[in-house]
Amino acid sequence: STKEDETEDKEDPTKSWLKSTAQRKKRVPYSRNQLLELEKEFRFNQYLSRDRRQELANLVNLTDRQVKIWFQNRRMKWKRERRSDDLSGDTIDAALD
Amino acid sequence: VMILRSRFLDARRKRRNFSKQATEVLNEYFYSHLSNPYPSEEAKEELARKCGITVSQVSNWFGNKRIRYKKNIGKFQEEANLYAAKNAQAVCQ
DNA sequence: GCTCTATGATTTACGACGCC
DNA sequence: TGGCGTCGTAAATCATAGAG
Repeated sequence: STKEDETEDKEDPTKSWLKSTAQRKKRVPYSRNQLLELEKEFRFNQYLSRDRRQELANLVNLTDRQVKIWFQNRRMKWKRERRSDDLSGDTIDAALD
Repeated sequence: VMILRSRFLDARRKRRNFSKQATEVLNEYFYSHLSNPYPSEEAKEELARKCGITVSQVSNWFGNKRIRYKKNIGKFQEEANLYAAKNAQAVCQ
């Protein structure tokens, strides 16, 4: 997937990637309780309806958008985990203890 | 069993710093692509293979390296010069 | 051993692009 | 066209390996 700069690097002294990117909200870690509720819902379903998302956002005091993005990130994490679990020695390692 | 154990033990139980050689390979790529240090998926796979780590670990390494370099270029100047010189020498060969 | 700091991994927040 | 999907990443933060 070709993203932005397609320029084949050729000693570009400007190093455009160093330029400050548009400001975004500072990352704020979610509380234990927020995470508990979000994870609980995620176990129930990985995808949220609009209404359910609104309810959940209300419950954990996050914005609708934050909940949407949390679920997107959480699904990506789930995929990574399934990927590394697949053919690894997790079970062997655990059994050896 | 002990062989298996040690293999899986350091593979995921405890974080280990990458080997000197692996870090060397990653830094060589980083500083020779300083104008655009974003390896393609194929390049990541190649680096992962050469370093004996996963593609995800290569991605993590570049993510960390880019932001830490950007945050304090001065601190990395010596390292940058070292790899720049090494790269120049390789090119002249 | 016992701090600290450097390093690898994980967590929020988006931009870019896709599909319906 | 809008809205939600994935993918890749920025930046902050976490955890602790290891250098002093």
